[in-house]
Amino acid sequence: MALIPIKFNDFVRRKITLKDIARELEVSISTVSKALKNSEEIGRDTKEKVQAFAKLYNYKPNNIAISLKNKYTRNIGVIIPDIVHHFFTTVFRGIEKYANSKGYNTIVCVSDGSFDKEVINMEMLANGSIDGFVVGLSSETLLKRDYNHLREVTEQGIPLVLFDSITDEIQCDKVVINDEEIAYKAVTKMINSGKKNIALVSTGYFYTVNKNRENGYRRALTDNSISVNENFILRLLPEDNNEKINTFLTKNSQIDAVLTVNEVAAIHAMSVVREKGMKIPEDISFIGFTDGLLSRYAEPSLTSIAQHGDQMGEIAARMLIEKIEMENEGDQEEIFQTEIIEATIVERESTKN
Amino acid sequence: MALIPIKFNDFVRRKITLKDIARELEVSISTVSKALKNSEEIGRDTKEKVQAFAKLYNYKPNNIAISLKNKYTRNIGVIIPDIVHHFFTTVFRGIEKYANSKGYNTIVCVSDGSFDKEVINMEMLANGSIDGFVVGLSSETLLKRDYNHLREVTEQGIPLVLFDSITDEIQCDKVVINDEEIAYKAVTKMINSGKKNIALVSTGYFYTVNKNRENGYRRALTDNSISVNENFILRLLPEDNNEKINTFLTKNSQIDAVLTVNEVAAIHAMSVVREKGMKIPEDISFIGFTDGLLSRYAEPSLTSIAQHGDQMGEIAARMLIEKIEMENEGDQEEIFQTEIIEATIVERESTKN
DNA sequence: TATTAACACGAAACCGTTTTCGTAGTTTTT
DNA sequence: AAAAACTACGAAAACGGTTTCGTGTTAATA
Repeated sequence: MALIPIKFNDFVRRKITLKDIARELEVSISTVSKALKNSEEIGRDTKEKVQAFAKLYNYKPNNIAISLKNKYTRNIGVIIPDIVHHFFTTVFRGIEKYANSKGYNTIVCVSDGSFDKEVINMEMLANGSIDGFVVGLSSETLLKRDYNHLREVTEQGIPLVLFDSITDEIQCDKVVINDEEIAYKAVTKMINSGKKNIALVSTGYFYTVNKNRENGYRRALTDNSISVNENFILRLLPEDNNEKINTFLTKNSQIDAVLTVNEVAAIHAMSVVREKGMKIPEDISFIGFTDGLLSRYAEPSLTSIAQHGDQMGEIAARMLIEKIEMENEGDQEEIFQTEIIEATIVERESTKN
Repeated sequence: MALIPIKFNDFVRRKITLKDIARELEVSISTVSKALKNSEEIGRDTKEKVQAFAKLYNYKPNNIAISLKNKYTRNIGVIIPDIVHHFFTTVFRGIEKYANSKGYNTIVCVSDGSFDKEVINMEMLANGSIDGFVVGLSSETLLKRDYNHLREVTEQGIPLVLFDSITDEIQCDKVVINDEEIAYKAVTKMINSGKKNIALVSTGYFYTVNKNRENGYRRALTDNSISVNENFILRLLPEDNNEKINTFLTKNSQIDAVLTVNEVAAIHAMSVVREKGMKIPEDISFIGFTDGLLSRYAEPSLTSIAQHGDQMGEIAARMLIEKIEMENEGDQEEIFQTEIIEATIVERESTKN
């Protein structure tokens, strides 16, 4: 008892360990560990003594040591192409929120659209730092169709959930929205309001979501006996500026409705047609994917397709954590699911019925 | 050599460890460890053998074990109030980018404006998971002025960098923008273009940034011999909707220029005055803090104050990592700095000279 | 009173590394 | 030929926990 607790007096700046407590209280480390866990093995007095001491010195177990011992980290790795992006941030918020509620932390790496960064980041994290991944694939990865890094991860037994733009080549849990269906609905809605010359402004076709959206667009037209005019489909490349939209709309002045796969294109397109003196939505109506701030505050406000990123993130996190926590209990056959989030159309001024 | 490598054949799904290599190659763990580090201690043959084997089986050291041993994690903890928020995401992007380039990963926790979450998250991470913190304080924390969690962290010797809204009560590195000066400049700019009745639309005064901005606003007016009209200052609370802006502008119809501390307020205010038939910027001009998508795509586009979140994040990360990596080398006296980022005014249609 | 069971605790292994130190065996020096 | 110096490696401690198993002491049972 009368030992000199050097470590405690002068320098507070060190976390106290089990060993410290054991030394001060002249018991063994195992006793301290058990006492703090309220183990039945330890006597009342000792437990109280240890617990009081621990509280006094604000003992908190070292996460790293626990991770090493227990083989899990309670960290999940999130790889996304971009963080300054409404949809991805909402997905991330969903992930973080759910994960946090389950006692998990999220380690985020931004791939910045680069395949290499995606690979490097995943490799970094796969070496023990995380218990599982939620990944939004980068455009470059989708373009290259090189999924070996994903395969390696799953082969190591690390659970993986893919969201948004996915690939069939990897067997894992996935969560997507009903892109085709919602695009179909959006186009149908425009048709029902009397529009006939409906354009689609899209981006990289390697994004599976864009492929699906285009399918929905096409199907809606043909289902309504409108033949698809390929000239009415614009595919923007990352290097394109908005100028392309300009010429696209000028060349095809018959267009009376536009579906875009993102907000910015829609906003820009709206400003282009307004300059031409066209009325929105009377002369031309707009629907854009992603229900962000822009849609809400644009003039006129933009009818948009809410992708419910929060929900997507939450579900991705739930699926992942379920897999993580299932891992321990027996090797039942792995079953992978693909959850589909129902997107919804948020009606605003840029369309009317 | 002819041992049966059970672990390797049937079940690939486990990361290989030093011990595994040692067993297979019939050398000691220390030899393997050293060989992989290309230590001079180990003979050529052995090194080659070990390295070849390691490459073959794709050996990667376990991060957790290294962290435990070396007392650093190469993780930095980022605590922010909100992630679906342009400014914070840009700051985060700056942090992540710099950290990543230095081999660090970022663990993000969203406090969601809640003091409790901020505290809990920091406590979670402070137990060995991270080497340092970058924190954007939540509004609740600033309101309560309770900074014990920050104090505890710094007392434990964990480096901390605060950004944006800071407090004087904690001694640590900080990075802010020149809020007062840029607000001064913005208001001055409006005065120079002939405006006399300049309003300020702000939010919680507990945000030090808002305090500074208001000071700049006041100083600019008085320096130009315009007396401050307290009625021209509107302070929005989180629970307020945009309606308040409506009545504010209606009541004070003399207002011919508005500075807002965020985009949304400016955008909304612009739509209000446009409905009244006022011309922007002739009848009333606008400048808003935060140079996000809204400013760029609004009609008319909004002159805005770019806070350079990326730069802020990068500098915060740099300061933090410097502190982290300094920790080891001798206990020189701690010197804390406050870096000031120069905000800039991005001129658009909502103002004119 | 001898036997057994319950209680309260400690020793030690383990997680996967790093790193210090010790030491056979060989080579160089004197 | 003896001493000194390398060379190439292994044993073991350490990081901070968890957990299994063993054991001395006491209390209950026969």
